[in-house]
Amino acid sequence: MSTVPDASWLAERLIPWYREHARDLPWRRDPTPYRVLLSEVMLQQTRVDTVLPYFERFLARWPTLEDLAAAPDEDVLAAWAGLGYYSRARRLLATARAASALGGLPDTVEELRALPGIGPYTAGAIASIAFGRAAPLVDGNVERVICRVDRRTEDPRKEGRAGVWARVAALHEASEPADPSALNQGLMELGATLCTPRSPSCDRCPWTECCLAGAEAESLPRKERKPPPREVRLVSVVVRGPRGVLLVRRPTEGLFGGLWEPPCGVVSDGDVDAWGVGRTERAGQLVHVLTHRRLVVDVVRAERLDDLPDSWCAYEERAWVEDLDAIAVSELARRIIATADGEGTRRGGRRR
DNA sequence: AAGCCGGGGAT
DNA sequence: ATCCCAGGCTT
Repeated sequence: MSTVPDASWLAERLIPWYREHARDLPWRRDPTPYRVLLSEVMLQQTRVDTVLPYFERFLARWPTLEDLAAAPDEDVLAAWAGLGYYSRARRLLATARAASALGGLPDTVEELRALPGIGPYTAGAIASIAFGRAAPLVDGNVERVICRVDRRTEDPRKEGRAGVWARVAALHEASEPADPSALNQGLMELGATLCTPRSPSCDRCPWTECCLAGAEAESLPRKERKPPPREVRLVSVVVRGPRGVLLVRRPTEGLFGGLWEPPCGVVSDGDVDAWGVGRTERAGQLVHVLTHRRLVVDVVRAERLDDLPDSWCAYEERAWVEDLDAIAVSELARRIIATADGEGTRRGGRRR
């Protein structure tokens, strides 16, 4: 039975490595509580390169926690458009408002966890990075790094979860001199830049001499395979008028919650011509893949829109929109509109 | 414990 | 095609 690598050795190797190799990221230059909160929420399930422009845009528009707390929901959701997981935008606002009412973000994991929108990861991130507290933190990168260095074979999302958190906590306890921010960010940086899911760069890793995974690194961590997304067939009706395109607002909860889009419904009984839309013309089809669903959308141009089938989403508001950047519009909705405009179905139509 | 929630880059 | 990313909330 082999023992796991020594915690103090790991910490003492990782922290200097991080200080030398840390990428120069905007939220690292001045890690105030607000900047850390903003970056961490944006980075949930989202890559650094995707977040960068959003982070700068948010910070320019709402420079302080209080500014964000005072912002209308609509403005924040519109600024979030394209980042995905839109409930994050509402949670971020809830966090900002609750923290602002307290006079600022608290500096302990317990108090942070009590705020809406702050889970175990984000609480650890703010406590360690913004306040220098020795709080553990586990994200996808840390899971991978820890499972490999210890050769842990349990699923880190299930039975192995507690062990990974305990191991990171042990690293903090063993780290001397302590630098909780560098330790946590070093774990994540290692996972993001060297200890990658495939083709890890073990030759450059500060832990390579003691890593128990060795040549098996690529097979760790062992996670359960997720089922392929379920296919959903939709039809979307794009109506152009003198004041722009007709958009409707989705319910606050659920998929694309609170966002605007051309009326879009699950195909049930076929012909849209039956539903008070005037002359229609099929513009094309696009496929939009999400984590849990594969959306196949038939895009139809129509002359007007008198009413909607009851089977469609319960839309409450309508608006004629000319500037898609001024309102909360998903990438899917942009692609639908682009398809109706004859721009094909390629991605990447967003530019600000 | 399991399901839900976007979008995109890397391989 | 497949994986998975600086996760949290609801049921």
